Amino acid sequence: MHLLMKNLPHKTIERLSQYRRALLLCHAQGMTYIYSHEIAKIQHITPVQVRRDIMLIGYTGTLRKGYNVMELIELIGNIIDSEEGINVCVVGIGNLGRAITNYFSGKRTKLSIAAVFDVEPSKVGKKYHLIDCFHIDDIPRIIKERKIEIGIITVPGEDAPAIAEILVKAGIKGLLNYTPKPVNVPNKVYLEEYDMITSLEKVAFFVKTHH
Amino acid sequence: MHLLMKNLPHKTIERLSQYRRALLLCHAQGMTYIYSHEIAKIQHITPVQVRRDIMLIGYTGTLRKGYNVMELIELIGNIIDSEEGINVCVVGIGNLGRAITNYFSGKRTKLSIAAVFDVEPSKVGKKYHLIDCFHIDDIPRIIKERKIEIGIITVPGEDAPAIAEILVKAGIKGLLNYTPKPVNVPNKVYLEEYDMITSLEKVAFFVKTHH
DNA sequence: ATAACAATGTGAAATAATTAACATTTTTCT
DNA sequence: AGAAAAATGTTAATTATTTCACATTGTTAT
Repeated sequence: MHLLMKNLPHKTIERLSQYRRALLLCHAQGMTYIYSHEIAKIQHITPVQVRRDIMLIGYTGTLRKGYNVMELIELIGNIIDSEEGINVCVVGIGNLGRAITNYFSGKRTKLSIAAVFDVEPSKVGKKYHLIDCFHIDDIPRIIKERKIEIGIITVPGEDAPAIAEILVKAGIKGLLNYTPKPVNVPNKVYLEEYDMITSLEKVAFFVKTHH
Repeated sequence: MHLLMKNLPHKTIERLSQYRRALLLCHAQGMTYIYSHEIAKIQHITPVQVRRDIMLIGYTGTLRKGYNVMELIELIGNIIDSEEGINVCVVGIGNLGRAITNYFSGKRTKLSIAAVFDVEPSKVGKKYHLIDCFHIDDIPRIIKERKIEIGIITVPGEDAPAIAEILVKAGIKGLLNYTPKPVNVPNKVYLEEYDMITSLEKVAFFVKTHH
């Protein structure tokens, strides 16, 4: 593991993930080289920031030619992916859970949804995009059996804290909470929370103030 | 409009929205006063940050008693809400679009979903949580008729740029893009992009590096 | 050949966000 | 009454992130 990896800023990690997706598209279109300002344009950021991010991961482009698309894709993969891949589960297979499961079906190789969970008897036992749906009571067993390390919470808000607790007890290492209700996890579990209502209120605020 | 409003940091705006939601729950449970450290606990941040945010909006609590829950809710509302309310539309009523529409149904008063759009003939003309679904070709007309100022894009990624362009031409003022594909908007339109895959990759990275 | 140009790479400055430190004040306890 | 405790409010320090400014170096044009 690179020494570099440890000290990458959070924001850089996010952008690297985005660069990679943009680069994959460029690669599919047959581009072999790309300039920092081209990447920047796609992501609505400055070319300097792109160059700095790339500098931070220790890659170096060719002067006047830019960056080799495929090499950069691979290097970003080396930094942000895990060698062996990571298994993920989705808890709550309502609209949001299905949307996420849908996004992932067959796309990533390094991150794969290994199980989904719900309480509804009508959902348990079914498959969603080829992924088995289990009852929430089976979370501890399935997480161990399938070596799941990350959980995505898409249950109704009021259930989120209880689900988080179950996941943590089952040994989950990272949580992504998409409910509007904050959850508590011990320090060793990496938690990311995102709340759509907050984002919308933020947009509304800036629409209002910048008329 | 407060002078204060103009200079609030983006991060503070996000947190204010979250404070308000937490405070509404506290109010519903009959709390009349709350301490900064209680708010901080709920949101996983430090009490200092809570106090600073509250300071920035010019509210002042009572020493040893904390903040008056109802007053704070109202003040946050004065800052982040618009007097008259803002109308929003959702473009793409797949799983994600439905999840968002669902979240909102009947909850907010100041932000309301005034229309949803899709291309599927089977969806156009139906209602989703009491909201009319129109064809995408009707976007310009409906946006004008219903005074819609913010658009939420939840179509498949490849369609996002085209939809963004349509919305911008129709006079939208703010956009929230939930597809993995970045879109371009003129400077006067406030754009916020959020991509679930990036978030998940970020969680995976930190799970990997902090073992 | 040489000048002009267009790209990368990066130290340093600027900006944004968080945290520390502490003065202040009310309440409670003895 | 006086001391201790517990809370807010705020300046200053720190840390994180972005941007500037420019040195460097291939490439192209004359």
